[in-house]
Amino acid sequence: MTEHTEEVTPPRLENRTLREQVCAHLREEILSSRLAPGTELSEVAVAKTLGISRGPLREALGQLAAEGLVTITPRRGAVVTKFTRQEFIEAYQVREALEVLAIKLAVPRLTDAQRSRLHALADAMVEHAEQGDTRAFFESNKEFHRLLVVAAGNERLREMHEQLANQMGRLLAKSLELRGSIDQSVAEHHAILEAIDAGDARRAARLLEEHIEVPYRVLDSPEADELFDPTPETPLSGEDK
Amino acid sequence: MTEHTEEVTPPRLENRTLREQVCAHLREEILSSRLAPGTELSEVAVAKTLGISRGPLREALGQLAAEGLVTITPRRGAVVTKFTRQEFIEAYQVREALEVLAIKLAVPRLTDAQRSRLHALADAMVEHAEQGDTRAFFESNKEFHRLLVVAAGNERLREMHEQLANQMGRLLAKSLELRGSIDQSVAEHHAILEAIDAGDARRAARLLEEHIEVPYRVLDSPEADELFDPTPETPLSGEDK
DNA sequence: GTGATGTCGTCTGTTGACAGTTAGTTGCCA
DNA sequence: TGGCAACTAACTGTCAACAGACGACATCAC
Repeated sequence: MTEHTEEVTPPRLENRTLREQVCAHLREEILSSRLAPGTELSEVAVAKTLGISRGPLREALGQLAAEGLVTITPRRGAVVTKFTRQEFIEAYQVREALEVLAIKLAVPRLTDAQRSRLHALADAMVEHAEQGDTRAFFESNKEFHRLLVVAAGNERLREMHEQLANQMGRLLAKSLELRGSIDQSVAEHHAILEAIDAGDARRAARLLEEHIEVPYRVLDSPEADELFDPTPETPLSGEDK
Repeated sequence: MTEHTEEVTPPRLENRTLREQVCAHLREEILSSRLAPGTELSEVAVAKTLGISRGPLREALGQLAAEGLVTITPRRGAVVTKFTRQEFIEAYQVREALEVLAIKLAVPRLTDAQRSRLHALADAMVEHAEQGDTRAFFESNKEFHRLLVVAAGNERLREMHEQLANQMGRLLAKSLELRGSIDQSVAEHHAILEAIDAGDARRAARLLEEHIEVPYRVLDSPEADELFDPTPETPLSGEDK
């Protein structure tokens, strides 16, 4: 409960270290899809572009690699992470488990303000769905789930969930357009909300579990091909070079 | 478990980057408790000790910070992470959620070899418990849970669980000695195994959930005081400087 | 004597340059 | 003409040095 709404976060006027600034900048670039998955990040090129040295940039790339946003291959450089379908499914499963934990922890702790905000977000999702605004629908949906995680009051859980949501978000943002069953999603959210209002954490968790389920349909759609790595699942022995 | 005997794992003979070597070294030092929580890691001092420059060391520290093993305060340096009780509980809750997911995924996938290994580990736990060898008991217990996570076949899940287990492991290793109810733990493991053998993933998950439960008793014991950060929970409003 | 203020030392943050390796390309030979 | 090999170029990994910031101590004023 350190940050309620929007605190005056600034630690101290632009006293942030260069690594942090660069890290935040690149993170924003990646999450906004201005840097597409697979984009090569040459150290000298990026450093020159940002007008800094390679040192802080390397550290920033290291941190982003730890967050899973970039993939660093020793001696080969860094690229914006490109998931394989398998990796995406794995991340989705973990995210589901974290959200199930979150809703269990959150239900007994929810304040009236948080509960009404959940209702507002669910209503917004309905509206955006009717208007066919997939972008806005996606944002409300994301915020709905994020709020549940925040309400759980587990900072560690929040961080891990944020990382997963970030990594998958930029893919989901596009794949959502391929998804037809938005109406179903809306109904599911309302069902979850009912369980929350009733204070039934177990039922809410079960509904959420069913709600999240990996959207395999999206993964198999041909439009999603370019979003994923060509799955190098070729365990053919005898390829040591 | 990266170095068994002499695996071919190393990309190429000592071709590992300095950052990786230093990172692995420090990680081992921390996990083995040779570097106690709270130990300050001066860049110049550590660099001189290891006979390397500060550059790779800084990157290694950054990675360890991402793994949660060290805590870096800008302009203040790095220290071996010291959890507060609250942070420990939070990590425990997340670990529980991950293991519940793991057992659900693992049960339908378990090979005969894996199942027999689980039985062997459970038997070893019984033996170690009878002999009062808490150290060996702890190792078998850790391996039991780790194997379940590996068997889940979700690499992402395995990594996140490994991080959590590492962070909490060095504390649990000591706190286990304070724990009296080892017998109960043994019984719980066998109950879980029964459900696994029966192929009942849901029941196994429920048993595991009850089994893990945060050992608040340990956290409240006075002997554990030195292991934790003095919990700076001082939400006294009116401290804006 | 207590408080604030200025100075000093040590550490981190950052920079630029050097060295090693990798990948791509060109040339040569079969 | 195809394949192998050496060469070249560009990049990353590493190092040592510079500059700025923070904390501690001493000094000074009240």
